[in-house]
Amino acid sequence: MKRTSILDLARLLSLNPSTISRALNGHPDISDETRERVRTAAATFQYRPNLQARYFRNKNSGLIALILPEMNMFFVPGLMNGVNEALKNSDKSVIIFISDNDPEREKEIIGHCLSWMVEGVLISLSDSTNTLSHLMPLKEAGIPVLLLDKIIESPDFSTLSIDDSDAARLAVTHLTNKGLKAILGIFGHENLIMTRQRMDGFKDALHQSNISFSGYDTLTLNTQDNFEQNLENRLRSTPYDALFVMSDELLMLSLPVIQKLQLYPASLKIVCISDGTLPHRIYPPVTHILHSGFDIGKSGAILLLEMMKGQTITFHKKLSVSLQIAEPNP
Amino acid sequence: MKRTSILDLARLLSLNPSTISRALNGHPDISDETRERVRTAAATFQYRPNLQARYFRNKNSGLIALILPEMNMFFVPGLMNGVNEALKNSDKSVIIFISDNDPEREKEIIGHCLSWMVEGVLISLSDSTNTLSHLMPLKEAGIPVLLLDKIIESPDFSTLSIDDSDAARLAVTHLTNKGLKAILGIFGHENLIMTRQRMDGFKDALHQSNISFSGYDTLTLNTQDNFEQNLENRLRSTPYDALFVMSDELLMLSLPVIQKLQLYPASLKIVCISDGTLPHRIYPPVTHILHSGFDIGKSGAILLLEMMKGQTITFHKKLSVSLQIAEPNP
DNA sequence: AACGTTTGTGCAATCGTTTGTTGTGGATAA
DNA sequence: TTATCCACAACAAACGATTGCACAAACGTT
Repeated sequence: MKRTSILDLARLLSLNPSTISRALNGHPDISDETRERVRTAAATFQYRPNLQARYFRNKNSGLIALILPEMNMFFVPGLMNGVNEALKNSDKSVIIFISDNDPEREKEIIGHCLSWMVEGVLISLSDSTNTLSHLMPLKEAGIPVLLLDKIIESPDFSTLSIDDSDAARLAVTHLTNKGLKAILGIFGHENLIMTRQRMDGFKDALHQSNISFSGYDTLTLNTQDNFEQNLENRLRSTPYDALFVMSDELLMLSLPVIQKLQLYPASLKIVCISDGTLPHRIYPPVTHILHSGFDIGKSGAILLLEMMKGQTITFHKKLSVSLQIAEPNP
Repeated sequence: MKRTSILDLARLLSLNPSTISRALNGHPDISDETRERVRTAAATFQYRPNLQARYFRNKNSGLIALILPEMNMFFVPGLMNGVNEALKNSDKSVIIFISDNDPEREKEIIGHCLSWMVEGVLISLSDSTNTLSHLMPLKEAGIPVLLLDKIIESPDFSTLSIDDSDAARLAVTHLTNKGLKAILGIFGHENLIMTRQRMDGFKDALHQSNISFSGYDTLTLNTQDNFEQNLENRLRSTPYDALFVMSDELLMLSLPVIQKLQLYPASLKIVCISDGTLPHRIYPPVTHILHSGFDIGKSGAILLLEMMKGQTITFHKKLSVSLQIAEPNP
């Protein structure tokens, strides 16, 4: 029942374990004949390297940690696909942790990463994390860290994200350019930096068009209690021209209300920031700023692999965003 | 820059490494005084156990492999949340693999699991996998395997899923009970066992109600080419009363067509098999058979932990499904 | 006072793999 | 012939943590 080890093969072939190891790893010191003997023996006895032993000896782990605040339907699956795509031809495996948006848990997870000697960390911060101090042990251990999407900029850690305020500005400007003025902005939790930045872009775009911004023109999801009801009340009481929706999740939440009131597309335009899936599942398709989890995941993993090779300096990279217009030209 | 090891602590406190190890692990042989000395030293020097070394020595890994055919928006995120929920108070970590629906890749992944000495495997099969022979090495190595959702029943491996044909039958019967007769069934890839079983349930329900089943009353997604157009043509040419949709993905794909033709809810009823998210984001909500990724993930992980403890016999467990009625009573 | 028991710690081996160094026989060059 | 070099393989140590066993000191028992 015991699995065959290098030692077993060595005994079998009357060779030294070191020779087996080198033969299997294609070391040039080994003669072609021996290498073949070893390879066939390994194959017939179904030898499998013990990665625990190997990585232990080599002081690494072949693991990349992916730390996420939560699972959701849109961004995260795309992100994971992207990471998977970038890593599938490497010899790295992904060990996944979900912080459940709990900074304490996030800190614990960092500890696990250290104990596991992960070779790199991709992390999207939990909503209420407002400092990067808990990541310092990783830096001290020389483990590359790349913050993805939900980030805090700091001189200590590299980040990859989109320009959130720019994305929002672009989206809202598309509405104001069409002469729409009564615009309701729908946003997520206010403690999220991403929310504040997108709100900045929103306000900025309104300001550019000399549209006065009042607190009444936004709806935030701070209290989970009754978003749908709130939205319905708001839409019933105010004749909005258009909706700016900050994320796919919020668009998803808004959908039944919009359908119920039958506002879209006739009397209510919509733009959102999205990975593009949901907008195309609405008829007619919804104009959106493309924010692809796949792209961030793939680019992020590739960047991380780079960081794992050389000594990279800290960077803050913004993936460029683009407006995906889905309406016929006016 | 070298991290502190048990040996370092031993030197520091003039103790033997074994004593440090025992103190840290709460072994009763160690005096309270020594234990405290060791603990404070470990804390001040930020000692972190080297899991590679520990697991290597203990011949295990603390890892549970989660093998998925693909990432999607509905089932998989829920599944992962469930797994995470069940595992968060254990000391196991999740190492994730995506087979991209490629049986060859699936086989490779099994090899990785063996090399990693994972302690258990949760696997949802790739669509075109039609045998379990590639899992045998796991069984031979004594590694518990639990097939989730996309399964093949066999005496060799345990499974956890729902009764697919039953779920479909339940859903469709709900339609026929209301006197609806012209029912279009929308299905996924035909080579999936799950599809065939749900189709069986579909046909069965029609047969029970003496509704003749013809090939024209189903639409399958075998060719990715133009599902939406096909669906639109079908709905335009035939006055269907109702739609049975096999999965959330398919409902999502069908959505723009249904909206475009403005059939729902007035002239077209819908039932589907779903995790419940999407049906509640449609107005009015869609009646569905609840098929929760979260439940399967959580139950699956709990079952796997059990299997990892004792010697469990092979089982085929079906999570019970229930009809979630979303319409007002007639 | 001699012995047994308990309590707390040290010793040493072990897990499987890798790698720097050393050794050996044969071929080549001087 | 003898010195030199090369190709190949063996030797041995190392990674960090765990654990069966040995052992010493302190105590209680007759």
